Amino acid sequence: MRHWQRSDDRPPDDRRGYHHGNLKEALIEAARGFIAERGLFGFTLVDAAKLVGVTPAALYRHFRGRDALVAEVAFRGFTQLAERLARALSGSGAPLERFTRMGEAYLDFAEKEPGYYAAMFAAGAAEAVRPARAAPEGRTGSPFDLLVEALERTFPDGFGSVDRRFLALEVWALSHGIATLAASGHLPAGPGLPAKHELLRAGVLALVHGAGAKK
Amino acid sequence: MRHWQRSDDRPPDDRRGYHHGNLKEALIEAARGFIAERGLFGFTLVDAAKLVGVTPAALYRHFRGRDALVAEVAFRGFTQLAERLARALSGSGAPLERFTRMGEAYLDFAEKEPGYYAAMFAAGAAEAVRPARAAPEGRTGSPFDLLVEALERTFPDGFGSVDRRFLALEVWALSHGIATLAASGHLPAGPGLPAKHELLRAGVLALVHGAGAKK
DNA sequence: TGTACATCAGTGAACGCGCGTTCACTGATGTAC
DNA sequence: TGTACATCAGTGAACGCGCGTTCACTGATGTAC
Repeated sequence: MRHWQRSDDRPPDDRRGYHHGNLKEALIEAARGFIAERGLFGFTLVDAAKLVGVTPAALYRHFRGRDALVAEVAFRGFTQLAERLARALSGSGAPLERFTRMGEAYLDFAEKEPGYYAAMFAAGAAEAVRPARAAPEGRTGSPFDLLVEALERTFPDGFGSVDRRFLALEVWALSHGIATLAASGHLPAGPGLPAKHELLRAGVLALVHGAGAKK
Repeated sequence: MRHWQRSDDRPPDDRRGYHHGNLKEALIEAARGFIAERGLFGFTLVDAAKLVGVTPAALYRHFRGRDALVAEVAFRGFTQLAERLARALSGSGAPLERFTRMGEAYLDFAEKEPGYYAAMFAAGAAEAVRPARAAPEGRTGSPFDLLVEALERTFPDGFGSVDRRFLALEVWALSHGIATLAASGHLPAGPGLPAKHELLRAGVLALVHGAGAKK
């Protein structure tokens, strides 16, 4: 995974003198890491700059300010998530199986990339951060659109009178709920209680079946 | 709705001289309001004290500090939510109907009391804030326990081989997902797309049915 | 290939600000006599 | 009923801190000749 682009093969932190060479990417990575560690509001420009080995003022060559950096992290998060969901969906196996794996990919992303996930779904930041920027034609890059598309491919016959978008919202809300309850430490766990993946898989099956899909 | 307790009927802000008379309650209310307006991290002790008409230092007579005040808000939120859910469940109508109304009460609470809800489910604050304090005997006051109980009363016959706690987690996660997506502005809305309540109702029915309840 | 120069990424010092918290104090309140 | 007193809720001034942001600058880089 190389996020930095350089003609030679030196890592982002290996500065050769005055110019950093890859400061923008390095700052985004630092922000992602700090948000993951300390939460969206525990993250600080000063810390990010220090980690990257640069004066805080240098950040303003690449971002308009703190909010812009966070928005960029969120935007990349949406892009990353979209890639991973698409990859899971286009794997092998029966359609329903691939759809279920897509759900697991969602939970994995939220768990393994809490920096991205927190930036993406920060309360109140929706307008600044919503992945509308990615929209090529009509699509927004939102998990919602990806789900609608995935349902279309997985269940081409549809769900009788039930709108696919309705079902997509159900599945997304369930996934997001499981992910955020787990992240905030409120999801009860223990012997006899299901793991996140099991929870989502069973829920998705019930929702899809309840919507009247011919499996 | 009177949160302040006094022998006469004067509101919390009507101070009569040196002593406030109801500072603790007033500060909690102020915190709840500011968190609702500006988010958990936009809230400030100085602002809360100013609103209430008191020096910031006065706060320390009643709370150990900022975190303790926020934790108190969260704790009251769990209590409030538990009351409302219990009230919805013990209304009139068929069991399943009452159970569904409980879900609507949950969504309403999250929407109308964003200050409480944000404090309750703040990322990372789970340990400090989890409603375990309320535990009389074994129960924690968590929505999870209330849901398990509600399912027990609503479907006394159970769900075949499916653990009630499993289903409770599904329903809670779906509710929380809908509530938080809506609160962060990410829930798609528009003509042809379902309102939150409709979404939850249909989802709960599918989950309960999928778990094998004899309706 | 070597030199002059324009570009602009990053420096370093400084800023104003508002935050949470502390401390010795003051004066309103309610109780004991 | 009136007075002395103990209590303790709230005061006000101050603190150290770290934040995001600004500004004139410097020097590394790559290009034109």
